[in-house]
Amino acid sequence: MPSEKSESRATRPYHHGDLRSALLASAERTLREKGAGALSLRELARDIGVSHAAPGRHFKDKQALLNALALAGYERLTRGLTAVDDAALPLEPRLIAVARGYLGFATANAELLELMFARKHDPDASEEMAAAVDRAVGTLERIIADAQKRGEIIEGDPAHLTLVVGATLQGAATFAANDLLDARTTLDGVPRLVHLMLHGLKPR
Amino acid sequence: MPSEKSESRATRPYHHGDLRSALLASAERTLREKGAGALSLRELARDIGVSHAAPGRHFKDKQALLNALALAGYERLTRGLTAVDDAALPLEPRLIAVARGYLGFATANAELLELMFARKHDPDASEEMAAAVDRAVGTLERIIADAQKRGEIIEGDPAHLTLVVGATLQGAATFAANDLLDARTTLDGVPRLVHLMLHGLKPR
DNA sequence: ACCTGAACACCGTTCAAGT
DNA sequence: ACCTGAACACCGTTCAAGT
Repeated sequence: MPSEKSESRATRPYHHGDLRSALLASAERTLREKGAGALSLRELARDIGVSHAAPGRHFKDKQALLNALALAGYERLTRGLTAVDDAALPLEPRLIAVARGYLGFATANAELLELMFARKHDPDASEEMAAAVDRAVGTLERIIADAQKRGEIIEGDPAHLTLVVGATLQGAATFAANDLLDARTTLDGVPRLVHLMLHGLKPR
Repeated sequence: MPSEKSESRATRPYHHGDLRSALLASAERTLREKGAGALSLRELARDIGVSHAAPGRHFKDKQALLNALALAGYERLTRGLTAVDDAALPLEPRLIAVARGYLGFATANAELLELMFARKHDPDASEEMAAAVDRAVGTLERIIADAQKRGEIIEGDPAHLTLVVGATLQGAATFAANDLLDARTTLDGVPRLVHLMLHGLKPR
């Protein structure tokens, strides 16, 4: 029976290799399984098999670890959105695709999303973070700008329109992540949601 | 010079009177001033002048305190929304008023709002909580239903339309509470936001 | 009924010291 | 460079005992 916890053979044990990555990976697993509140540096260190002070070499703070987690989340989200975005599509299906992408991410990473949005301007990592947010929002803004160029949506500051569309998606994501909506209902509702954003609530 | 901390005269000192209310009041102040992360039962007890074990008599858990705080938040929000809602108004100004109400609450109580939405189905207080959420959402649903009766907005499940409108407001609130938008910009943008929800992004 | 004091099992963070 | 061990100042929660 091979050891489950130590695996101190062959691939070189943990504690030499790359503690930073190991911490992030373990933290993300804990986040997903037991929630943000249950995340402790000491327990992370225990699971990995290093001393409780070791994480301090790689993250000055618990907050620094959380920031790194959130940052990685934004990067994964942005990659997912750009992968799913197809500029050749007409506006409505194009929006449906990225909305589905975002809401899929939100339901599959509820705890992480909370972390990503639980940031109060930390003067430290807030620069990187703001850039990461901008990249994610950029996907949406490009779609809006493209559609405006083609006359598919009304004129006006694209940043403002992006904010409105983004807010709607963010709100739906919050509802879904907090079980006000279940994942299926949320994803199934995306086409109607997008249609309403485009056509409004007033009768045509 | 009167004592600032003890005021153990006249109105009866803290520790006899109503510790539960005192804890909630102090907790809300801490929440507003230093954030949810900085909230400690022991510090609360210290500030009020009771032993660190005393809070345990009134809240079985730290989470129970947070739940009570969130519940009070929903009640205040609902009162604020119903106070600001005027059924005699036409749809658009009526929606603008309650949207302003909600976003005003969100910017003025950012930390509390996070608490109110940071709930993962706690089988305990989740019943009361769900009811409180329903009351808040009810304000919006009534507006939607009224407007449908008057033919001011399209037909369809009012619960679904409410969800869409609610999501947009919730997303905007999240942006505002996390300084992606400042309070002024948010409130000033409400009429445009509502107009977009009603008329959609497509050119008319 | 309500509160206290002590105790238990945890935390995050720091810092000398080890390799 | 990276990690350890001990130490410090905190936590939340429980429980006998006090009033």
